[in-house]
Amino acid sequence: MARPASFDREQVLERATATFWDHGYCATSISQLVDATRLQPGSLYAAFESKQGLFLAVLDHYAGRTLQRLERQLARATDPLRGVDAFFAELAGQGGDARRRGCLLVNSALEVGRSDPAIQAHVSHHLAAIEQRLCAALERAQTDGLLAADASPAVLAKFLMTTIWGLRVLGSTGADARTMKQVVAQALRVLRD
Amino acid sequence: MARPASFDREQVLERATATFWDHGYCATSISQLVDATRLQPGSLYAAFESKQGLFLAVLDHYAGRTLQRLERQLARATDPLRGVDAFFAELAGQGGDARRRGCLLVNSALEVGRSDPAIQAHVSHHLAAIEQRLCAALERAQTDGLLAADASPAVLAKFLMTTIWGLRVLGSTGADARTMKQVVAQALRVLRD
DNA sequence: ATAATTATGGAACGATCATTCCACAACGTC
DNA sequence: GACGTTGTGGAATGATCGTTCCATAATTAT
Repeated sequence: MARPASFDREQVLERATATFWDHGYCATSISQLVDATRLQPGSLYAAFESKQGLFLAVLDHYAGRTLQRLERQLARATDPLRGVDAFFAELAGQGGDARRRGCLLVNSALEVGRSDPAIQAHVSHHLAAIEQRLCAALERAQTDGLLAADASPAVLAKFLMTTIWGLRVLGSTGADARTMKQVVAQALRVLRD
Repeated sequence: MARPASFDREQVLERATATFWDHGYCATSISQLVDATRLQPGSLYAAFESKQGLFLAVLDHYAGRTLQRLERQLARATDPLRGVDAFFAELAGQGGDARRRGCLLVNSALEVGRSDPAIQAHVSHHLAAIEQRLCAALERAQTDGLLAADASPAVLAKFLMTTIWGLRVLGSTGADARTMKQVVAQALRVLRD
């Protein structure tokens, strides 16, 4: 009944993600997004409504992948605690640019979260999903006797989230993988004794 | 020999700090700074050269206060470990806006650190100073037998910095003081056992 | 007092911002 | 093949950005 869109939404989001991730929300201009996505302003606005709309779509896309990574590590591991270990090892071990860009969710929360309620809401929602998944893994570990009976999975999950955020900042200050692994080792001691 | 400046540099920096801290570097416009500092563009540029120059001065001013807070807690405490405790307690305990704004250094590192070398350099320098002070306290604690002999003060200091950063993010996601104290308690266990 | 020097206030600058608009092209339906 | 609909490319919009400039005010040294 009408002309179909000629671009691949997934690919556009991928490229927009990279651009926002590199420069931050404010410092990314529409013309940069036009260059990166190879869509003209008209098409961009038709598909995503506004710069903010595109950014929200980018956040959702990004968060989906992050949660998948966590799920994969938990599914692969022989027990939940080892799964958490593996997730953190991946976080600490990723190289160069991926490390230095930090986490798009965290960056966005700090840059515009407090002044843009919509962005704030999306970020909070996605971070909460990750925390809940961690908490569930810790509860499972406790049931299996891997975690001290008097420990609080909820508090520990919050602590792990805090560590993740700290690691993201650590990474973007230029720390190398070795340093990050040492820090992870310290943090994860809390789960063990 | 000439007309003296009629504004109080300290007060101008204070007001500019609040503005940048509230909105971030990019999202703060010169006209907002003019309103906040009650200085006209001409005077602002005469005194600080550029928006970036003003921001660098703000970073230095801010970092100085943070380091002073740490020094004060360490000086007041009966031993270095209690000093670190007190510093973290202060971090976790601060209320409302102060908590939700996060740390200006961290915010700036994530927002523009990777694309602005000058800002990056200032932030890194200030963060390193805090880390060094923490490390020195931990070394002192180890000498006094308060810290396990096989612990690494340098690694622990890095871990504490990571925790600080994580706490700043935690705070800006809207966590309350009670939650933050629980997280701090988990983190500081690493120093004890 | 007068001259020399510097801060002040505010207008003005070109550049770039996010967004809108429109003529045209491309496709599905009949 | 013609019609109706929707996406596309790109120019144009008004607003706001960081910065500069200049006439005037204010102060000190002579």
